[in-house]
Amino acid sequence: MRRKKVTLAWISNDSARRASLKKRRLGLMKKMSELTTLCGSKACLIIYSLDESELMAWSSR
Amino acid sequence: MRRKKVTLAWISNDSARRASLKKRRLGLMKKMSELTTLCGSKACLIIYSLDESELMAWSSR
DNA sequence: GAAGCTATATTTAGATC
DNA sequence: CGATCTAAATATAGCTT
Repeated sequence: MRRKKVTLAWISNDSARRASLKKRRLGLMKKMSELTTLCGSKACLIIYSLDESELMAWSSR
Repeated sequence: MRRKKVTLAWISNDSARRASLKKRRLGLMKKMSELTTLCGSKACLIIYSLDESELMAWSSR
């Protein structure tokens, strides 16, 4: 089966959830960096992951 | 002409830049909210727009 | 200049290695 | 587990209203 439509609910499968977090976190950082470059803005993103019990922060420009 | 590949550089055209900011800001918020829902994380995003001389902040979960 | 359209660019779920 | 692949899903540039 290929890529199902994203159902907006917590992913109960541990490894799938962590994989999704990693990919989406990266995607978010990329989008943020694009926005700041293209629009001349500054941005800051903080994510707290329950799985990793860790705060992660990024700033752009 | 349709949607050109995104060139990573400041958009000098004022209205195009502001339009892009509005769309991308919305897209970023959506992605952020999806990530927090899907992965059970919490997130916070702050953007400072030079055009609007204004701070904007969102948090999710 | 905001709002809606739509075709193309980009993201990413699921698979595979 | 992490990296890579690929097609389906989604975001969005440029256009129209």
